[in-house]
Amino acid sequence: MFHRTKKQQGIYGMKERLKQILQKTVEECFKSGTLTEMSIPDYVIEIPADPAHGHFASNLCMKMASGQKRPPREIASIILDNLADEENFIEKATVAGPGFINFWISEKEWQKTVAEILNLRDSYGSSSVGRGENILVEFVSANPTGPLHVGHARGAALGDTLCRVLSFCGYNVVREFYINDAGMQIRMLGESIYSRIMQMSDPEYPFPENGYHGSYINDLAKRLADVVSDMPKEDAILSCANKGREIMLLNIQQDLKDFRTDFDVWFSERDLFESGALEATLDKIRDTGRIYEKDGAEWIRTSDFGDDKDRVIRKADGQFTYFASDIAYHLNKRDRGFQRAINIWGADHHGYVPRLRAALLAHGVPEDWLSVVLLQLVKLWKDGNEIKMSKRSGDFVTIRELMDEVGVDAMRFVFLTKHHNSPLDFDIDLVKRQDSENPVYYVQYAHARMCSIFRKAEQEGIVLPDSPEGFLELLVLDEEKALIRLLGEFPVLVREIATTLEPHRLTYYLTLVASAFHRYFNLGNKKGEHRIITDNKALTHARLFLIDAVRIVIANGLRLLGIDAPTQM
RNA sequence: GGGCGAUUAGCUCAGCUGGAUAGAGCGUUGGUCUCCGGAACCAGAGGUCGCGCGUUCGAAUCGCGCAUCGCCCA
Repeated sequence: MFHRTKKQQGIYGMKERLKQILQKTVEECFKSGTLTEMSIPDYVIEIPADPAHGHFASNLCMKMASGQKRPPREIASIILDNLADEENFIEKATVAGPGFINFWISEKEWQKTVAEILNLRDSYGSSSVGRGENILVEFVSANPTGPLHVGHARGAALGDTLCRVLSFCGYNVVREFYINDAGMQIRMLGESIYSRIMQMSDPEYPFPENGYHGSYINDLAKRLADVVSDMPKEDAILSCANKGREIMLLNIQQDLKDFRTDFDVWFSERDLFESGALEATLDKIRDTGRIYEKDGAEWIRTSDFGDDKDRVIRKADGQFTYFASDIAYHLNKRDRGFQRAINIWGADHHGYVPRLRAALLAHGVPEDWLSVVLLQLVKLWKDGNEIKMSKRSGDFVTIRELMDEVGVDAMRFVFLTKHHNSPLDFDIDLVKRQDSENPVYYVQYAHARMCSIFRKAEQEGIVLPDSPEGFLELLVLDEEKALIRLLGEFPVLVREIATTLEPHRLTYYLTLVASAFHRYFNLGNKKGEHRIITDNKALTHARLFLIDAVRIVIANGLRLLGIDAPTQM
């Protein structure tokens, strides 16, 4: 269910409109000969850091300068003299600095933004830019050989939020977890469990060299001891592997569910083997002549497509490599009709990206079909010390322990405060603290505080009119205007996140909105007349409308992050 | 040895397709409460954006080289 694209949608609509006006103005200047005809270069309309530079600024004239062979400021004043703004959308425009044009938009337009938010409510910020395009987002994709840890949690938070944002933007998103359940790790899981079972009666029984040492293996051993007690060794190991895998997968699924991360498809690597899909894919590749034998192994010529060398897909012992199943898996994604695929991988896998792209390219899959988001490591800190983690040694902190200890809201928020390419220090003590040092509470508190104001208004018998019409022009304080400007940015931000795949900008933005609100609210602590609820009825209405809009934007943002927006704390 | 990524305030990090005086949180110094929720707010101090060269009207942002760190591969 997609929302219809609304023409306005905050600043997005304003920028579009400014572009149209500039476009038209320049074309008219070409016609009249006041400017030399040329193709209009790429330029931007941005929000200046300094409010004194207007609501928007454009570098158009600087970009045109070399083509026009005239100084930017001169071009700017020509454009301003001919500005094609019949509807008085622009209130004021000036030439500034080296040749910027600064624009001020009429306050009425900004007030429309608030009315728009109040009208659209939950769907403010949504769009149909995705046009229902099918996108497959694959994330977490852990081996079912143990519980999820912090690294997975970061991937889950990022992937889930990205999916929410993409859906909000009108893409048809499928969320997929690739289960790495073929090959040696599962075998090793079985051997580890079996060994622990044997150790119950014989403490000297050897533990496999590369086995999993985590205490969860002991738990699995206790659960499976009876099941395999009468089996010969090899059968028992296979059984432990299978049952262990099933139990761990259920465990992973429950953890993710509790982390508010849902998946549509659980794609099993084993199915890829057992269904014959892997062989079929390889046959297809063989037909293209891009596979050759060397040293008893089968190689694929990825070096013809940008990889730095060819890769083995089947080893001399007949075993397929991970790369082989990766190729088959991604071609399978393609065959399922997805117009784009996004993978969220740990940064330690970055080496696989070029070869996978090369293999896909060899099958005519264009490079931009697949986007890979590489996620840097999470370092855990507690009591001022780093907790080193290793899955083999069983020495790691699980997502479950963290959820119990610090809560899902705080985890999700903190994971999305940093760029995915930046290593993240996760300080358990800090995230646990329910005070100002914890950024998620700062934003949630703003929401709860606004809800509290509405409760107060209700107690005082204030009833908001159905429409904000006629009230919003009373919002004249700088703090009120700053808030409105910020709220208008939300739809643009959501679109940009969908394009850049950088959801961390959302937490940053929400912190800004919360900060602007708290600042505004605190005005009332100094001066009674600046309070939201005052003796002035019309002004009170205007401010409550504004606060409602702020509340909507924060709630929408938190929802995209999968974080609660509490009405009280 | 080759490749990828990183380097911004004391610490942890933002910085939106190159834009005007580089920001936030924590820490630090000093302030705000007859209060709609102090889980809040305001002000100050703190910077050679690792170093150098280049590209142009303009570089934290783009290119090349160097240094340091992390990861992958051999």
